[in-house]
Amino acid sequence: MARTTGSHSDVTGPKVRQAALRLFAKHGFAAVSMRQIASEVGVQAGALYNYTPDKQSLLFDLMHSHMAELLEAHRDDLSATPTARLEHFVRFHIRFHHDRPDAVFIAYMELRNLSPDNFRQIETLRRTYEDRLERILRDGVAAGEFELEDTKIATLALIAMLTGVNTWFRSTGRLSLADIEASYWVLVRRSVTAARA
Amino acid sequence: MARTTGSHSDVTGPKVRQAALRLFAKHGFAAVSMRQIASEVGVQAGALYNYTPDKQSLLFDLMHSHMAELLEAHRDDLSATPTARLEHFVRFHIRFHHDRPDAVFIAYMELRNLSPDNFRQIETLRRTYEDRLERILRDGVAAGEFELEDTKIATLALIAMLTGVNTWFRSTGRLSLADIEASYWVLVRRSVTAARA
DNA sequence: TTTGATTATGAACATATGTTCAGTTAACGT
DNA sequence: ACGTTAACTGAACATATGTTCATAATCAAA
Repeated sequence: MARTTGSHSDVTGPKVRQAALRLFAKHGFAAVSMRQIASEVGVQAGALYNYTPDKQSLLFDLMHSHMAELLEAHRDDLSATPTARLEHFVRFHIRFHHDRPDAVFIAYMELRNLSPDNFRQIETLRRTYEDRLERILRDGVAAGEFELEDTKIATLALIAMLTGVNTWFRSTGRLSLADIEASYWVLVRRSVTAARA
Repeated sequence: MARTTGSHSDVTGPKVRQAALRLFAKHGFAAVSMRQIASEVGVQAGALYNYTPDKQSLLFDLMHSHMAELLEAHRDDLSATPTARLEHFVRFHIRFHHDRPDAVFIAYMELRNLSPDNFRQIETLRRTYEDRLERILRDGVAAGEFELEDTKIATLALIAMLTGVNTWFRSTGRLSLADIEASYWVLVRRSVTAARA
């Protein structure tokens, strides 16, 4: 038999991406087989090739969509003060990443499984995002609101700190996401501001 | 033939661990085969089983050694001021992790490939290390040197920030490790200190 | 109702996997 | 010189891998 009743491309396609996302995040790209993905979708392995040319492209598509969504979702209000823009960035970053833990995990862990060309594309997108934060920091220094020796270092330090939330935060714990946002914003604001003399 | 000239357990054992460390860090645990490791050592795959009961134990040993070394290398001087102890922690963390990028990478990326029991052991060691930092922060708050609402959050935020150095820092760049240490110490010191009113 | 395009199956392909083990060689103590 | 043992080979095992493809079943339009 072939083609199960009521099963179409419109529903199977997203299902494939969903299953791959979940399984790649849980076990890692290399440890997940096409048969496992197919099984989670409810289909035979061969059918997956109606939706992706190969396993590598499946990974790349997931990472690329994630980064594109990230860049699309973040809007920097250039008319606001650098401090307000930084606060928005901090809260946005924490919220956005919290909402898609699997995609975030994959985007940070599976870079080495990308082909060289695909790797370059993802790196460009990541760099673009980092540049958004650095722009805010530089504007803040220029405006006298921040005091930083090296905005590039501060950028990377802050992003690592913010992304780290995903490795431990679970909504079921004692703290809400709003609590986390507030706590991190305090740490970030202080770190870019000159300490009390 | 068997037993290549001049090859003994004392030299092959460390070689196996070294090769596994390098390859696991570069390609990921699941993507590396025992034959690849053997080939890098200069031996057949079967010979590896003189040095490890199985692939999983090889991974666990590498992670366990790393965490044990970390805990052994870090000494907290309880008689110093919390600020001095924090500075020492920051500089120690950056330096120690910089010196062993492969082990650090594995310890953070391959947790999901550990068996449940092995996972618990590594987690315990990691928690112990985190607790060292939290202790410093709490002592600092008690002494009035730091001002933190939630020392647990601050602990996790700072460790993520410090460990992040490994993802981008290369000694060949424009900055020395001493520069990095200094920059991060500024960011950390400010973040635990009340901002200017 | 017929036709054509979609969407799936299931078997097959060549190759790779972790692990075991009988057999073989080199080094060492006596 | 000899026997023992540690260290390694090389083949084998059962199973898993990504991918292809001829074939079949379903759906939508004519």
